[in-house]
Amino acid sequence: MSSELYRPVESRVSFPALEDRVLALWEEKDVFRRSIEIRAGGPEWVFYEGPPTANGKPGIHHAVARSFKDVFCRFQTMRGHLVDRRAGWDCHGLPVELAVEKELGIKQKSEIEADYGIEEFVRLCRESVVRYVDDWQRLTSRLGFWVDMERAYWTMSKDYIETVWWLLKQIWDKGLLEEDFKVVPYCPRCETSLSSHEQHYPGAYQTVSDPSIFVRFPLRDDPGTDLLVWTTTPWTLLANMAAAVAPGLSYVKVADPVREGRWLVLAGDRVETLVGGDSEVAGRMTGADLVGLAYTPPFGFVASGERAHRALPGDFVTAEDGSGIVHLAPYGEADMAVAKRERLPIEQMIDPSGRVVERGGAFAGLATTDANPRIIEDLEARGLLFRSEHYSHSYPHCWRCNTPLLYYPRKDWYIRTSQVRAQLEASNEDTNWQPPTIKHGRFGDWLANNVDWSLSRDRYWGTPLPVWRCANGHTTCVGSFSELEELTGSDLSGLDPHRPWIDDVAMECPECGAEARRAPHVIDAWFDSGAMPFAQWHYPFANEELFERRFPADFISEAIDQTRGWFYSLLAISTLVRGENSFRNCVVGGLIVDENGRKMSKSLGNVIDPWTAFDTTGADALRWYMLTSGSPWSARRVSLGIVQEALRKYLLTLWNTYSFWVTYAALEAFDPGTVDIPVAQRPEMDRWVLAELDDTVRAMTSDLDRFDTTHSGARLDRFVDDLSNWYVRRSRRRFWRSGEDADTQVAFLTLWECLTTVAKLTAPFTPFIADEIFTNLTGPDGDAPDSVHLADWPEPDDARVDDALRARMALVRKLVTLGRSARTDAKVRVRQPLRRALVVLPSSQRALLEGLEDIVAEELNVKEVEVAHGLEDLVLYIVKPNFRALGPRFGARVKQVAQALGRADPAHIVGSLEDHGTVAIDVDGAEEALGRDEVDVRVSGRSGLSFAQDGPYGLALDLAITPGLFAEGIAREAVRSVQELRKSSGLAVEDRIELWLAAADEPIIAALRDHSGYIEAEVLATSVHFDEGAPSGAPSAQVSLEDKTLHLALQKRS
RNA sequence: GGGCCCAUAGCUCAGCUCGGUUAGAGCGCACCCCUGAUAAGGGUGAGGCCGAUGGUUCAAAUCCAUCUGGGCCCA
Repeated sequence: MSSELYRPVESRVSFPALEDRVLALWEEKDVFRRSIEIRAGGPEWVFYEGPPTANGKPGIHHAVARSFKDVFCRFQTMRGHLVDRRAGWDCHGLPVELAVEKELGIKQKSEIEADYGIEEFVRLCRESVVRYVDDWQRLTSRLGFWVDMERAYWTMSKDYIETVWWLLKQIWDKGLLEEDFKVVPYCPRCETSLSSHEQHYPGAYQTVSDPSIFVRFPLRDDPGTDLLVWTTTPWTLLANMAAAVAPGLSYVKVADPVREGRWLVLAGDRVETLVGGDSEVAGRMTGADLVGLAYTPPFGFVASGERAHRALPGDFVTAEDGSGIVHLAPYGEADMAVAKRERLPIEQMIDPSGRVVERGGAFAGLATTDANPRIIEDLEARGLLFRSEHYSHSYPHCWRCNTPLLYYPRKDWYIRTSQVRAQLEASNEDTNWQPPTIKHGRFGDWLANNVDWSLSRDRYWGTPLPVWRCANGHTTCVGSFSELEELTGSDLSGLDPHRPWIDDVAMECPECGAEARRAPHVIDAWFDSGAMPFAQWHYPFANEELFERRFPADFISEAIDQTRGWFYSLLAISTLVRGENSFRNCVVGGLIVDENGRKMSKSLGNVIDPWTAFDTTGADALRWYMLTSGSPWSARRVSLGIVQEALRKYLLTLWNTYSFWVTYAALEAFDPGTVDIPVAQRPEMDRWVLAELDDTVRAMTSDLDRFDTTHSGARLDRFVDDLSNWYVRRSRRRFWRSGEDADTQVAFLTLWECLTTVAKLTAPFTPFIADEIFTNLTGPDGDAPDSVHLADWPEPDDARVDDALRARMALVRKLVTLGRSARTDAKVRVRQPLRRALVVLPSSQRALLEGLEDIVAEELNVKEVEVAHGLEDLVLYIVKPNFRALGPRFGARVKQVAQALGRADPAHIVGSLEDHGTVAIDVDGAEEALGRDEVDVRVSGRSGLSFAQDGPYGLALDLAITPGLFAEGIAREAVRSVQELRKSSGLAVEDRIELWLAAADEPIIAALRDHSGYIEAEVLATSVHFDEGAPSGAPSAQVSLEDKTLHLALQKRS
């Protein structure tokens, strides 16, 4: 009868299997596409997907980040917005090249061109990207993150690259794209410079031990005297250009404590540390006096000429450490500034792989770190080494290959972002950050200290820098493929714009006609990803109108590590090109740490594979935990156990409630479409749960509008708990009666409304279970959408608001809690009925309880609930000042008021408050009238009574058990035992039985006989046999009742 | 060295915006109860100097300062 209306619901559900079924249905019914399609014409809510770098398998932290993206997109879709979200894949960049290098076993960059050739290498890079994108697609789909992967943008596509060129041309035309000579952080292994954000990538700074040496530089014109020079990079001495001193600092000439008869020049403040305080001083001078003095350099690789190897002024020199005299070589930013100013000779003594060049004599071919000890030995042997030690400091490493970086002089291409800093900061002002502290904290600081964006990379797999240059130094920036065709005069429609093919495209220099070739660089892949608002649409070459409609984004979300990555590149590019930021709201996720609070990383081996979670708890459980526990931006601890807990607590409670409804609705063939009962005509319990439901809808809507999943999730969790553990538990019996019963119909309808609404509310969080529940419950309704994700977000019904009822029910539940507590104290089990419960509560709240006494009575299994009068016999009163109310009124006198209250008779105070609403007390001679709100009344039971209290509420149980009550208790015990036997015998809930009861104890049998009608009805028995032998083989059990034994047996009636 | 974030029960986290004298929830633990939806549920208990110190205030987990520890970012 029933199976046509609803799919049967297994009570032992496997969520992973359920999710797989739902995924298949989404696919089959094309639900994602339709969820967008039905919102066509609605207001757009724009989401930009930050493209993950497809260079490795996604981890659980990626699953988390994607959950946050998904939940708000789904929510806004249900709210009626068109949220057309495209996936994207970040294809270019060093990470991809490194992955390929690793596969090939390449150790040095030079092997790429020598052994494989750029064409083959780039082909492998492309293959690698495609392979990992496949992993990402599987994760994305299994997680239930709805993003259009069929129309994904790929940053390596020809269209995408053309837009990137166009953007660069815009920046070029503003004069902000330039080549410059700079000292850059450089990885000798990857043989490329790093951008400033790469340099400071998480984990890049590590503590290392480096040499710290003091070297003698003999003065040319004062043969017995040496400048004492400090450096922590001995290898840079090979290229020594000069020595810097602080002009305003005082220096001294002291006796060299090691080499007798010689003198050392160093900063006065350093004498004590380096040579000892009692050294003989031969002279004092300022740094300015030293400027211009020539010295003999430690090595002869750099010609001295007119200018080099002299003491020069440097404002960066201090006497805080070192010797107050700093050696200068081209491997430092400050050094280079001096070199440019003083036109010093720059000799490159280190080749691009970080080794000493051929000319380096005995050191040639050594890596910088290997050269250090050899240089120190050499200096020692020549008597130039004054002191050598080691010191530990934090030093940046290549974030990909972990090689210590060099500061290396190079010519590179820069975007002059530092010139538009004010505009970048203005863009940031228009942006809403979640959490808000990011805005003027981490991100704002970064903008305030903005440095030029180092754009070019000496690598292979990336968007090629669209700059052509001729032998005369003229440069041309190309902003589109058609422009390139015009300039070259050839048809390039078949061209792959990547290296190496683009490198072969030459043009006549528009200025001088000489051959111009492309600068060989590719660009920073962060520029690619930051270009996505434009490039995903191939703007401005296509989709102009679409782009305008979808710029800027309403919402983006990534983890905190993107501050200097994607967040910055998005803001910088759109500010440079459009003068505004490309995102309005940004939800910043925290780091994912393991259960010990350690960052998850492959090297620590504590990474959780998201598929482990998918296969054990399912994606819904993972999503629910991540979205609702704690703030998104605080570090989240993740373990499988903790996700399991989320599953039990929330998903199973919801599932059980749903399963309950379907089980009975199927039995009764209940169809919600055929019943329409106005809320006003439903019982209070129903009106209460609907009022709670609407309150939940309101709270969640406003929370999610503010990007808050924590509080909205907590509210939903509480509602589901209320629904299951109060509404359903209290209403269970209503569902068992015949379907003809009007009250049963109401119960089915109310719970159906709650469950379908909860399905909608939970849909953005846990899309799988939501759809399973929704589609089954709305199955009979031909007009309902065939997926919850096509439904509208619920609207609260103002007619159902009933805060008074909510307050009344809260009071009832409090009293029930107290009653249970009292029973526990009295050690009287709940199945034993009791005569009455006496309730104590403030007189102002007595009216609240009216009409709901039956609930309390039934829940506590007492015959009646009375509000107690003449309470002095029952309780002791305790009165306390309500400081919140009294504080503002009395200020500093509040302490005297409190003391006066403490001295007064509590019973008198309560009496006066109850009767008159106020009470007069004597405060240090002055009479003050206190109102009800100003006194906090609590009750406490007198000893010897079964009494429970909480604040002003109390409940006492009448423990006298009459023979009648005893018999009832016995009957209830018997019923429970039979029910257990039915269950353990595998009977269906609707099966009828024949029942046999036997006991040696006469009062027990009598009690059972007295209540045989009740027992029959409860256990669906067609007949009960007392003290008769049951057929052999019938399920049977013996239970202990009041220390006596009850035998029971039953047989299913066919 | 600078900036930001965090610190509340054994564990995971609320509460702090807007101060109120009794700091909550879940899990775990102990004991008990309930069960004709439930791998559930309920009750009771143990378990907190709300990281430390100082300040403001009649009153501080909450506001302010300093410090300690942890994390992240930067130099």
